[in-house]
Amino acid sequence: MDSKLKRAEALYEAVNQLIRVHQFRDRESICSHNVSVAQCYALETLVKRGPLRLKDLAEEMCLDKSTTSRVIDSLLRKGYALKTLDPLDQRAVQLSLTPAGQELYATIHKSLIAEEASMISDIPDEVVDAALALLGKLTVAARVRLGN
Amino acid sequence: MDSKLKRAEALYEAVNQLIRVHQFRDRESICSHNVSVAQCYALETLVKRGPLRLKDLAEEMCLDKSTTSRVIDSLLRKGYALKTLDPLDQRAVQLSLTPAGQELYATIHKSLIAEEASMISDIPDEVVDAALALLGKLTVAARVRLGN
DNA sequence: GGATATTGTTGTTACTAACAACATAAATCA
DNA sequence: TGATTTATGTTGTTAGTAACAACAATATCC
Repeated sequence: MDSKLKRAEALYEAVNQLIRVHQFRDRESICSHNVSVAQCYALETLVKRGPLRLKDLAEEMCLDKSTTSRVIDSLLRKGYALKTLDPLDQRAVQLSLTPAGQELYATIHKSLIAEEASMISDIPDEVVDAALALLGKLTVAARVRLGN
Repeated sequence: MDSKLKRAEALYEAVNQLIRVHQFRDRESICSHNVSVAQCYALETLVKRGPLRLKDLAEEMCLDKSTTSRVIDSLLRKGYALKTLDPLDQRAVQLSLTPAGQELYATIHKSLIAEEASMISDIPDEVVDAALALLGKLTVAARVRLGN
């Protein structure tokens, strides 16, 4: 169908635009808190998925283990993360957050959510809910396409 | 309202997830065509907004002029862009695409759209339309918040 | 005509991120 | 058990993303 292709095109545009403004906003908001976007994403993942090995963290974040290792390094240096050896596997490390790290993430998260809330303050709840459902579907579809 | 905050949080999550898979996908698809994501974005902007000065291109892309200058440089080196002096303003340059650049963008665009189409093939049209409307609203809202 | 503003480039810095090579440890298997 | 293979993390290297500052050249304004 031709209409499907047109919708695909429109959707691609819309997502692209949204990605751009979101990224821009995130950079501003997050970087004002002494961590980079990738570092913040690692904080988030550790908060939500609990203590993780480096390998598992990398997988969660869809990043290479080397990239992940360096992101964690910077969080260690800043005192936001902890690295403890796994007693059962001498190769592995357990990654977790310090209280400072948890607090920092809570602060950043709060400010991001507040901004998001102010953005949707004018939009009816049912419209937001519909969008939510759709974004979820799109994400799943995209993940499937990536074979993940 | 508390429900507004919850929706904001859910929306933030959803957008974040979508951004991640999209970015991942775009990197793969675009980089297999000999240009980077930023370069492809410049191609796109030049295709859609016609010949532009560097300053205007930077504005369209929300990038610094120095970053833009370097992105264009790489497109010039690869033979995808053209830089001509503006006869009315000796400081300025007119940026446009070579036929090769136009062709390349058409190819990349086609493959991205095809992928998007296959992602939404299972989703009813009216649902896609609703999502489109919403993504647009969100983008506008975000732009307004950024003072743009 | 001189001060000021605009346009674009270059220097510098930091972040994002992958791949390859490596060391160490664990697991497998012969 | 000992040798090979696999798994985990780190480090070296490379390339892309992107901003800010300093600068040169040109335009504009007074």
